[in-house]
Amino acid sequence: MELRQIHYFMAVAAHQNFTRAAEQVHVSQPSLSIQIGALERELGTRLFDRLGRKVVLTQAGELFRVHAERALRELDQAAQVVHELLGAKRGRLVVGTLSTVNSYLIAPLVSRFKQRFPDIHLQVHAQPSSDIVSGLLANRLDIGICLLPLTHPHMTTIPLFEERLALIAPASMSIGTVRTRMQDLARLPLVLMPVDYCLRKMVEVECAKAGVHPQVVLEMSSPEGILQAVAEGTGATILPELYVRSRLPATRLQVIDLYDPTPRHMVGLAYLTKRYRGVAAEEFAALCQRTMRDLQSASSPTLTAGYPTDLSGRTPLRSTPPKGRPLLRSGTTLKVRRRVG
Amino acid sequence: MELRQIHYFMAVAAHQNFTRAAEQVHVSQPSLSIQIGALERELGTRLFDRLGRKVVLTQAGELFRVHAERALRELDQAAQVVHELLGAKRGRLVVGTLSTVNSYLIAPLVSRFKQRFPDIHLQVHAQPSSDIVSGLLANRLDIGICLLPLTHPHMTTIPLFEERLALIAPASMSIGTVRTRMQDLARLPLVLMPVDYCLRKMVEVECAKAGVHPQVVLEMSSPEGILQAVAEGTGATILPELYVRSRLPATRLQVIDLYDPTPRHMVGLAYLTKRYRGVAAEEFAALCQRTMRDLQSASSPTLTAGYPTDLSGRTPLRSTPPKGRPLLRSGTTLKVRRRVG
DNA sequence: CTCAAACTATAGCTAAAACCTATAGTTTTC
DNA sequence: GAAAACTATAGGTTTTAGCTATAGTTTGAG
Repeated sequence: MELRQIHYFMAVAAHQNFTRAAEQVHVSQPSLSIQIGALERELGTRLFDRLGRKVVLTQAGELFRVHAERALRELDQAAQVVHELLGAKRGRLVVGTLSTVNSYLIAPLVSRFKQRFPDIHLQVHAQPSSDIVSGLLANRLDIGICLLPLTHPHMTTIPLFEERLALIAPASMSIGTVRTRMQDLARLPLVLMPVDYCLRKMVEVECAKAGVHPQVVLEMSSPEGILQAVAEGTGATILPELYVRSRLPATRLQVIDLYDPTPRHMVGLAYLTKRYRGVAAEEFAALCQRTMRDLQSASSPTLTAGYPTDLSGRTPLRSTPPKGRPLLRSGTTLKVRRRVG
Repeated sequence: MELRQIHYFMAVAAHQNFTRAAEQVHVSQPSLSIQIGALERELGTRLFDRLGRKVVLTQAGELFRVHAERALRELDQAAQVVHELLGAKRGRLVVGTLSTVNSYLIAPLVSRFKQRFPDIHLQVHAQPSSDIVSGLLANRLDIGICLLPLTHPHMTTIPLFEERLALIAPASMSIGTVRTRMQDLARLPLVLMPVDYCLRKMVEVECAKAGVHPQVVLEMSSPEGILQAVAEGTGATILPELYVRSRLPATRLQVIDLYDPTPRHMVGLAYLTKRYRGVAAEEFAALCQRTMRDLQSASSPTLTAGYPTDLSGRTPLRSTPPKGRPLLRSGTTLKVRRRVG
């Protein structure tokens, strides 16, 4: 059984005439007659009675048609759902993002994305950078917003923006200045993230550069919790400045710049290089970059898309139909192939 | 889109491995790879991610698979219902039969047929011979039991048995003998069927042969009604002897043989020569002939079946797979074609 | 770290399938 | 009775789908 035979069969059933059915599916009448005959031989029964000029379905033909029609409808729907996915008219996008990035970046980003693609089901998971990497590798995530660099051979990364870390102290703590040297941290009780967090590692690295061993009095994994602990006077902390400034109206904290050296890191996008990215992921990445630009008035590199193979490329139009096998018309999965003379 | 591509796709989705999928559908791995690629190009998206040795469905692939699976199931069911029809495991048979034949022939016939083919939906319509012919021509009837000969070029007929007509008189009517000449009918009041009925025409013809003009005092279309009228003394009638004898225990009537000449006619099967007859119709016809044999202990000619084209013929088995294109395995509509050396 | 195994994609060739036009054969309509 | 309408067959051409060989990449074992 071939799909072309099903299409020819449905056309004959509709027209009750081989010649007109052949015209509809764009083949010659003998070609269609041969294919109907082949289908009948394969099934072992006549599907049509040829009574003079009348062509009518046999009982077998009537039974066959019900299922054949349903099958073709399923295949049409299969093509359609794929088409809608391509046009971002359906689908799901799973994004992993840093907890610190989650609050001030994601909200405006999600809002803009949903305005443009209301039919895409967006899931955003706030998690540590290392979990983002493993989530991408395990195909749980489509795209990630995490700390760079990522030295993983199967990942492609796109830098978005540089993020500075700042010292965050309770309002009651007397620092005496809006800028302080990294060396001055030696005397401060600090509330930091756990050791396996990238942010914590980064802080350790910057402190080591300044010859300082941070005095950690409390470890918490949640940035929200860290800020609450600092507000209550448990100690100070070092967190991304942008993250904290987005929360200042709700807390009574001091933001103190650090220097000598100034701790900073790159935040960017990451995805599996060889994994096919749908339209939703590509558009999300593009929107990320534009949103960064808007938030910082700074340009970002354009994300390069896709596989080497151009899946949407079209064969060139031909001026006359070839003598050989024509393709079936699109839309009904039966189409005419034309080629340049 | 081709059915083979759908089958290959489902195999890859199941195995998550091109090589093993190719083995299942009995083609080489490069052949399958090419077909999957062609399907992906036609749809304009990847259906699988090839991640090192892992092959996983993309989101498009997952959506496509749901509908593809349903489509294949519908096509399997299409083939199956046709197969069941061929094995008389399903279907409908519409039989037209003479009213007079209906009572004594149909009941044992239907009983035997239903015993052998319980799944066939049998419809029996008692109607005049001329309606049977037009019903066959209009595809309302599959087969008919009617009076022969039928001089219609598109009909094939099979004689079943010869039926004699007899004079049926009320018990109160003094005939004086168990046999009477056709000429003696001249003086009898007769209850006959309407003029357009074949039986009536036949009676007119036989009377004309004997030079008798029948004195019709009542016309009724129902043989039951005719017998009731005769029983009440309205007159005598001429009906098939077998029909009346099957009813004698319930009526007080005389059956008188007619001779000089003896009126008789042939009852047989009729069907459209060029219309495909399913298994049910063929078996019904064969059963008719065997039932006639049993009722009369007389042999009948065997019904010759079908079209010149042998639709159920099988291609001979081959000893080794050919180098060319293998067929897909049956049962999954994927099969291997083997041919003799 | 290297090599072999496991895997998919491409190249080139061959066989089979599906197409075409021409036309034979039958039926129907004027 | 003839022409038109229709399907089926014949023979040739074009296209497709198969094959084997192998290129290229990734993974796992030693």
